[in-house]
Amino acid sequence: MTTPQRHSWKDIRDRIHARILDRTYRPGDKLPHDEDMAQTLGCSRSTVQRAMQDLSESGLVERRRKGGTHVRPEPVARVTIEIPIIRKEVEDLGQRHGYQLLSRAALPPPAEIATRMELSAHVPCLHVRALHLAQDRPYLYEDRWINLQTAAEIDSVDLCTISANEWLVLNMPYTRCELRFFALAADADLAKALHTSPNTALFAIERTTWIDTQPITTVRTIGAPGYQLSAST
Amino acid sequence: MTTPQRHSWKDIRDRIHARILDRTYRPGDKLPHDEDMAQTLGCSRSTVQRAMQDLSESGLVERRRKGGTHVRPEPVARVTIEIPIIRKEVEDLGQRHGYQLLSRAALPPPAEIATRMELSAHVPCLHVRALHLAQDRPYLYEDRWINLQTAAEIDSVDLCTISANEWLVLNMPYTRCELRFFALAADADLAKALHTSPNTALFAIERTTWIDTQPITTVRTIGAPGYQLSAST
DNA sequence: GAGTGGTCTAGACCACGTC
DNA sequence: ACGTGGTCTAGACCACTCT
Repeated sequence: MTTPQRHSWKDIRDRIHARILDRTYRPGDKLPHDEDMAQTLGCSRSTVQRAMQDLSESGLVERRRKGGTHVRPEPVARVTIEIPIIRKEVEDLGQRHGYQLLSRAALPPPAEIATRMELSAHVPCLHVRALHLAQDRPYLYEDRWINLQTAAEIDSVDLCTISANEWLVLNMPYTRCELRFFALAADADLAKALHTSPNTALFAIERTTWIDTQPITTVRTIGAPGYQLSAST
Repeated sequence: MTTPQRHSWKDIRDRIHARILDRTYRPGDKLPHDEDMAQTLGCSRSTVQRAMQDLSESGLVERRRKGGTHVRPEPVARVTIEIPIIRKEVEDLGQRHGYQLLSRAALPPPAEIATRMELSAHVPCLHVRALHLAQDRPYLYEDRWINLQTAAEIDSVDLCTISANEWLVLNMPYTRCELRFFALAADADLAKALHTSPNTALFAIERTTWIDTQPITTVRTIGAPGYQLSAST
């Protein structure tokens, strides 16, 4: 039994949303300005503002000073994806998380990695490969490069005990993050690690993080067959 | 030359963020309540509230009435992905968009599709397969089911002229959307359509939309080799 | 019960961008 | 230049939820 809350900003938002759905305001149309809206709907301007903020964030409406508020002519779907630490992702599925360190080596980054991190190729890095398990079965393969100038402390961490993923998330907060999602075919190594056959289609996520302008780490995670990412609005 | 704006909510947010980064407030710690924070930082409580709203939305902090504000002990990465209409996606890459209708048939939905749409299997649907092109080369394959009870009008639309994607986005606003991202191997048909070889690893997105509780459409889009999705914070 | 965040109001001023 | 949205303030009350 949720009370409708006749004049809350959510109610105001929904009433404006409804007018867009029912074509009172059509794609491209200009909406009344906030003050008029407030008077029409019987609330204060701040409430309209809060409602509009939400509509604007969800991509339904576009606001510009002096230009006014318009219904977006070509709506975009905006979805927020949450990427938790991998142990938690597995445990939230009700499964037992396991972890194996496959390799660990201090190396200069190859050109591709340096480019991805926007980093000079002469900076010392740590290269780590690891496998995450769910119920003792391969779940996610992780190929990571860590900038030792930014995250020097990790050099003395025992990465057999705690995954680089988890250590970094807890100890290296970031201010910028870039993501790419794509598909790739398993090569021999990957197939062996994930207990599948070469050439299997796999889902990959590449994530690079910075603190201010300093690169911290770049990682490519590759899910075992069947792995998928979900989101909803 | 941007003025720092010493007491704007963004400034307040950044100052709190900085305290989290520099470990004044550590993961799991409780932050002072808003009123104290406001007094300490020399602004009004509403400004702190606005700053906290932002920190909370971006997953850095967790707020609960009576419980107070805590630094999230296991931070999640939150990223917003924008999915525009496909024509626009191609045009924004500076390429020419093309489109081919491959098939169109009114059919009852197979069980898998009915489940995905949370729909009874006896509702009439329209099944549409199409190919989007960029610079005359295959870009994205689209396999779509449309609920004819909800979107009856589309039955009389010429889908050779306008893509179902575009017509639906412009004419059928939705209130709920679910997405799945995963990888799959090309079968013979798909390989032919996308001018690639069978078994190639491809990136797929499944999207289902509803208006209130009524399903509108479910679509699986499959990108040509090399297709990827990007996002950043 | 009481502490904390969530929201609403009214009014003022500011910043941006279109006209 | 000026119209519009963006923000700040101060104060009040409400709604959760922990104890």
